[in-house]
Amino acid sequence: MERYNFLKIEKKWQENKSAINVRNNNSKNKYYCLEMFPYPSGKIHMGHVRNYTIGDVVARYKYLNGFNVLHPMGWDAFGLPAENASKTNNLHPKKWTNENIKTMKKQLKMLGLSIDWDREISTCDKDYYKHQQELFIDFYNQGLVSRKETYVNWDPVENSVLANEQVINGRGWRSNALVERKKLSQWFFNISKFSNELLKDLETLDGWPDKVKLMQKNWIGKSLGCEINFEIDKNGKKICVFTTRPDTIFGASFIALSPDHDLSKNFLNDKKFLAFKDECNKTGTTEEALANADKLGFETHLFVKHPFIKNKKLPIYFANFVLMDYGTGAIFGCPAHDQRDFEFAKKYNLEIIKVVNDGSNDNDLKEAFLGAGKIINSDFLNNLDINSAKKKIINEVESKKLGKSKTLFRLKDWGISRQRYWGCPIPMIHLDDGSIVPVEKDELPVQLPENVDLNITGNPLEKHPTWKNTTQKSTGKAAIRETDTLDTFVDSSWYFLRFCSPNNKSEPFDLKEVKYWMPVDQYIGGIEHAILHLLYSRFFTKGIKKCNKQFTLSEPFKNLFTQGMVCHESYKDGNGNWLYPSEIEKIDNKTIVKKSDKTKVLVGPPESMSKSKKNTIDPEVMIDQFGADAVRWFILSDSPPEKDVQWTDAGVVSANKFLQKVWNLNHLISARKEKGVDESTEKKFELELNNFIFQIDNSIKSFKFNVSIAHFYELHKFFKDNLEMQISNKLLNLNLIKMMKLMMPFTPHLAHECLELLGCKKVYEWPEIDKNKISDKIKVAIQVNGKTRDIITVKKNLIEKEIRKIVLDQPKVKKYIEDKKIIKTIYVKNKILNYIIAGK
RNA sequence: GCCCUCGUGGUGAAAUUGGUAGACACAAAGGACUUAAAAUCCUUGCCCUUUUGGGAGUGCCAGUUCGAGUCUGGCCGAGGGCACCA
Repeated sequence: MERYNFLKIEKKWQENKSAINVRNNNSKNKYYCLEMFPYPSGKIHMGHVRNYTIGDVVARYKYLNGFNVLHPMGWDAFGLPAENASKTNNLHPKKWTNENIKTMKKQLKMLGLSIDWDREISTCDKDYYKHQQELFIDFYNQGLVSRKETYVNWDPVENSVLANEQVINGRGWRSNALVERKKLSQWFFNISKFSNELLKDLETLDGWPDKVKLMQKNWIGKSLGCEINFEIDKNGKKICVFTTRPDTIFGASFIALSPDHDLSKNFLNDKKFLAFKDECNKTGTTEEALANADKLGFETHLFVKHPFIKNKKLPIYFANFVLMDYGTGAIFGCPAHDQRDFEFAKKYNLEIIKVVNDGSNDNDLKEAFLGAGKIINSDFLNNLDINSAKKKIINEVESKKLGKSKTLFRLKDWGISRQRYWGCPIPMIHLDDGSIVPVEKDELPVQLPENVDLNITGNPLEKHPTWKNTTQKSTGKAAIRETDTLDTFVDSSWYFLRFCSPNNKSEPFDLKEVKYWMPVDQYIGGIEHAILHLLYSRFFTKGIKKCNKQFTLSEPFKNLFTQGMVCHESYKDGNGNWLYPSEIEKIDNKTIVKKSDKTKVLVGPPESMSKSKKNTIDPEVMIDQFGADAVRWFILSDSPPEKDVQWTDAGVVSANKFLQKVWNLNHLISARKEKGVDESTEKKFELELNNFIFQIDNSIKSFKFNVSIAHFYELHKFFKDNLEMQISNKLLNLNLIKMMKLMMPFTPHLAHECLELLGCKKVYEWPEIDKNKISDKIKVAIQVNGKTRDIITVKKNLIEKEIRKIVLDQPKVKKYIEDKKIIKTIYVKNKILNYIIAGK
């Protein structure tokens, strides 16, 4: 028997188009299976292998079950690394990107994925971004794009603006540089216009993990409250305040304004105020800074009238903890029931009035009381609970025209301007009269210039000598192009629509195709995109719906699966330098040394693979060494796909061994001599096999691929055990074909090869459970006082009387009951029979 | 600080969703085959017992139940999200 030559066989099936095809135009049912497309950074990594293997199992499984499956792949090809690489290697971003795409495409093909490469798209391709510019203009015309002067998160290393979401703990998500505040005029998508819809429609996403929905819900951050106007006693001007706790209005003891609040204009000549504002800006945005920041205030010596307490005045402060971009940039402070206000009041000796009963008579609070209780010290609100008090006070506020109830969202508009070269140009032009208008659609695409100097600081497009000079087509007026490019998250916010008709020249997508394929039936990707990418894609879908009456889709992704990361141990030498796994050597179970000089190596715990820790494993090396099927097999076998998995060499070795055994099994069966036939043995064999089909099918459906794989190990052993039994070769062959079909989604190369050897004609169909060969027996656990004492195999669906007759004859059970009195029996059909007996 | 998730052998994990805990795999120990190695196969896995067998046992403490890894409450630990959001 030949050893399984995976190199030869995998290549053979990768070149066979029908082996990677999952389209079935005759099918009535469509299935759109999509994995998040990769950034072409150079080579694929194990995270990609896991992501795309999971997707491939789903796509192939659905295809085998008769679906017409769309399983495309593309490239999220714009982005900063290309520019950085071009600086270090003197390679144009386009060239660098396209070379990476070539390499990674070759690698993905080596994995044997069932991808429809005819639909490949790349976001840096002008045929793609042309349509993105069209969509941008559509959005602009619908009022979903705006230009605002705002403070932005400025990344001093990337020389670019970052979205809030790209700032992690006050640092740039890619550069890790401390982010600064800078005022700039920027383009925005008005995602906040959809706050309510984005929140509400989460409820329709039954196929999404609750965790992701919750993260989005918190991100959108809806809060119900009300706006209240306070009158400044000196000049009658109003200060509008937002609060979610209007019920505590009688506990108000001050007003606090953001240092950027309109009223600050009156203090711009006040040196003390300017110093205070400087101090606030300096605090920074880092986590530690915010956590430790003292509450700082600046006393204005102005007062407002309390709207419900005659003759009561509240002092106005500017305070560092009030944000301009949430609510109205102004609050009323109620120290007794808000921790920040409490700290502020303590520092500046302001009144602390308890208005919610905390159950103690102590008036000297140690901290703010945030719990529930009856309202006190509050005139007409007294004795109400918090919620009724809110309702009553809002009514009062509205009827007295002091303000109105208001719902606020934490979600802010999406800043999309980037001062970078390698991105989609924003299709807007600036005219001499100061107006900014869209490029006319027949002028699209606004193409990136090829000759560009990336070795200058600042925006390369702005510094380009000629590119930005243009004319407005319809008027012939001179114009300057917008030199900002779009955030790359825009590129990935609609690519799933483009895949439906990737070659459409005139439109972003063909409506008919979108109607057929969308929504994506199964979307698969990393949890790190739980908020950004998924929220933006949802926004885009709703935005397009608003622009196009015939586009009726509200949500792009019907089912979402977020896979875990791939981890590996890390290694450090004696000098604290990280080492690649290929640089170390295992002497025995305890000693690991550096290959080069045999010095001892420190082993770190398994962590997500990252280049900085060098704990990466190159998928291509693994594929060369063990085969794509073995790599696919192992990455699915060890952990459930939503959890992190630890890559181990031993694991992939054993995967390879097992696949070899499956290969051997095929040959053992084809070389097998007939052992005679026993009808009942054959029947038992078929019953068991049906059971395996059921279990494997079930575990695939519920994304428990590790469990499927466990069943394959059992199934293999099951075949081996039955080789000596009185079962005909014909029956063994028939069922081996079933097993190989079951393996097709996991190890397509091996499965194809074996099915060919077995002479299988109809390869692409999922084995069905033979309903005539389902066992009518079932195992029932027999318990005494809740403890299992025996397990008996009986006919299904026996009634209690029948089963008791059988059980009382069993010696194992008799022993426990003896002459003791049976108080009660509990019988759960096909599961357990439990005797409750007196005494112990 | 607020919100969420998860704690099962030496390790990764199963458990038909309240009914045989530890399937399957890795690692380990012992054994078979072999001149030897590789490859392959088998056995073992906490405590008591020579065995048959029995007992304890799913982070800790309590509760509900005939029966709890699964449900409830409290505690401890790990991970994730948000964070001066009024």
